[in-house]
Amino acid sequence: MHYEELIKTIKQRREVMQVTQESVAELSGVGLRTLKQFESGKGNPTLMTLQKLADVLGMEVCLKLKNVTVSK
Amino acid sequence: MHYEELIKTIKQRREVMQVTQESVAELSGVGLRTLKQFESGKGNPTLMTLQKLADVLGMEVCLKLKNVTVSK
DNA sequence: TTAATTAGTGCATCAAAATACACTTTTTAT
DNA sequence: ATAAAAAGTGTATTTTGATGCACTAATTAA
Repeated sequence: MHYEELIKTIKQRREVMQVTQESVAELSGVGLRTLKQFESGKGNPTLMTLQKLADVLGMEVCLKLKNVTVSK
Repeated sequence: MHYEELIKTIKQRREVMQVTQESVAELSGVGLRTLKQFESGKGNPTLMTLQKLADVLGMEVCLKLKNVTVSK
C-alpha cells in the first residue's frame, strides 16, 4: 500500500465506524492535530502513531511480501 | 503486527536476501544509522522510512482488519 | 587465532513529527 | 437558510526522528 492508500484506508475505516477525528484522537492518544494532518494527506507519521490509530480502528499495521514475478 | 514483529520481519527478510545493512541503507536511501537503530529495536521510524526499507526488501506496508469476533 | 566484515552505540546536529491554541472552511442536520 | 458539528489550517513550541562520524562489539571467514 502506498502512502495515499494507507491514509485513505484509515480515513474510510473511521468513517465506517462513524467516529469523529476527535474521538479517535482521544481514544488512541494521538494528538488531534496530528490526526487531522495525517488524514488530510500531510506529514509523515511515525510507526507508533500509525499503530495507535490502526489499533483503535480495529486494524493493524503489517508487512507482506510483494508479488514476486517468476519468469518462466 | 506489533513493533517487535515488524522489526524482526524486516531483519529476517534482509538476512534471507543476504544483504548487509549497508547495502539496504544505500539501496533504500535510508541512513545507515537509522537502519541500525531500527533493527536493534530502538527508535520509532517514520512511515516513509519503513516504506523505503520494505520496498527494497520486496515487501510492502499494509493495514488490515483485525479479527473481529462476532458473538452469536 | 586472528584478520576482515558486519552490526551496534555515544555524541552531536538538523530537520521534521507531535502537539496545542485559535481560527476558517466545510459538512450535516434542523 | 442557518445553527451546530466536524474537518482543515496558520503559527509556534517541544520533542524526537534521521543522519554522520568515530569507535566498540560481535560475527564470519581464512
